[in-house]
Amino acid sequence: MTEDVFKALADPTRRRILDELVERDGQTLFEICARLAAKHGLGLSRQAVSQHLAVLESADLVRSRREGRYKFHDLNTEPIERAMTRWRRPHTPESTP
Amino acid sequence: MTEDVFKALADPTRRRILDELVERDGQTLFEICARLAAKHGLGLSRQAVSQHLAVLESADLVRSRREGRYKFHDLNTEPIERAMTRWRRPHTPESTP
DNA sequence: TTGATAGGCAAGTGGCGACTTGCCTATGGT
DNA sequence: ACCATAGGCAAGTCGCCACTTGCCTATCAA
Repeated sequence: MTEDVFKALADPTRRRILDELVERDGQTLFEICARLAAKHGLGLSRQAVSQHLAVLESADLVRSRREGRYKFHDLNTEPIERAMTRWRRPHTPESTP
Repeated sequence: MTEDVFKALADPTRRRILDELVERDGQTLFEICARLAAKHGLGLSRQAVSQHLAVLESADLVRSRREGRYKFHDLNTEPIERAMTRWRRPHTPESTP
């Protein structure tokens, strides 16, 4: 549900992963690990990133497709768009005397 | 920073508080407590809600103004808008063969 | 078949965050 | 002056979450 989206976005490492995927779709687990280490200096274990990806997937922020021994990950921003319209003001005019 | 926004939005109770404030601005701590209990069945202590408001305030999602012994809370959705444009796709065309 | 690569499962640990409890301050009414 | 209301501060508990470690499965190449 939409609740999972907020939980998924709560972690800074997961947000970094989304950053990587928005830049290039279809990355594998190892690719993401390497990029997090190289570009952000994050020395995470492979399992850590794998678990993060699982959280992102269960929130439908990441979709994965398996091909042979590779598993490619794609970003899906649609849940974010939906979740954030929640507090959109009707108009926020200066009509609150 | 924008990091605080995600942390603030991570908790379901805090999101409920924003729900209340988007419906009516300028509520006091006690009002929010009462509404959370009435409309959502949340039996939270006053301190719990106060701490949640502190988190929301430090994320600039809530602004407060003091008047006499009352402290009114106003919603500020602008940080949400800014934080969520982070993963907006350039165009997301169907050009990924 | 062997080895290397890509990934998964499960249990354990440490720290942070949500919530409570008790007490204290300040403003307003009567 | 008194008391009730509105809110703040600080310490303590508890559960969840991020991360690690060790071992296991599957695919491809030689």
